[in-house]
Amino acid sequence: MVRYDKGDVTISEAARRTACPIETIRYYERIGLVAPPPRNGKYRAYRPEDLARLGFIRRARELGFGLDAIRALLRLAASGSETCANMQMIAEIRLADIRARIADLAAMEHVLAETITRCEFGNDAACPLIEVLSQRVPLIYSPESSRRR
Amino acid sequence: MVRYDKGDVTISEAARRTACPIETIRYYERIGLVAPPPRNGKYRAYRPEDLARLGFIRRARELGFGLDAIRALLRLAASGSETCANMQMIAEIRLADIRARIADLAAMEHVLAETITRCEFGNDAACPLIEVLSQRVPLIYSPESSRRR
DNA sequence: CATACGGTCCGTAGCAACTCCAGACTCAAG
DNA sequence: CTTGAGTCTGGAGTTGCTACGGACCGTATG
Repeated sequence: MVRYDKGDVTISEAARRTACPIETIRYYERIGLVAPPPRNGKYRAYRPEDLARLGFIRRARELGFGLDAIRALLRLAASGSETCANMQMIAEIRLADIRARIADLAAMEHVLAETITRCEFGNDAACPLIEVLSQRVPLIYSPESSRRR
Repeated sequence: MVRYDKGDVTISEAARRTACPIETIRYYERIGLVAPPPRNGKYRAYRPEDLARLGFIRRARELGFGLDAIRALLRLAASGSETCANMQMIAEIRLADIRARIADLAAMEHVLAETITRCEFGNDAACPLIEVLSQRVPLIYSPESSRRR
């Protein structure tokens, strides 16, 4: 195991601290989402600021932001002025997306749960699920559901 | 436009009736999810049973079933015996997945909506979103949330 | 000193489920 | 005969990773 004298850490330690898998960290570097960290010999040596950026990215991913959106957020967070309104816009787009997905999923949940219940109570004729999937009429979605974005 | 005398239809008509995009229909054929339909000369001619299968697939996709699950559902629907219990199992797995995703999304929704609200009411110090994304503590998830499946 | 072991490196390929493109046809209407 | 719309095939691109193979590197142990 390689040792680093300063506060810098190996990639596996960076992965542990930021909860990003090693492969993902290297991936972020490849696509230019994070700058290549300095090297200790041949090995990457992550400084505190590198770890902070990776943590930022991971938390944004947990909120479902796409990598492009994260790029924008990072740029705004670095610019430091007038950022709040801009970040708010990005976050609101994301929030609308989340709500649309929840609505979609809730519609699915409703149909599936109802169908399964009909399965459990006497399946007199055909399997209700086959019926649902075979019928000609399309499934009903809640009106604000966004199937195609 | 090519004309078919029987009940068979062109791919664009099949797309219209099943609400599967043309490219997707050809994709399903490529991966063996649907059998190659007969040809009228060089063009695909979709029979009613082909349309039924495509419609089945599309409705299952709308309920969020993966293509592998759909393959299983189609096999069961075709076998015709003892299917209900098996299909129910597949549907229940899917339902559990939907519920887990809803829980994940609800957690995201909660954090984002709350943060945005803090943005709107006086941003005294820093942008709350930056704060959330920069803080060291990981976001709280509801306990039954399944981050990694 | 040799060597085994674990960590790291790089490049590439694969996943889901499409989606889009180029370039070549085919067919029917005007 | 030309025009235009539809169709064909094969392949590449999308998103966000994840896995793999084979080569190094550094340390601990025999």
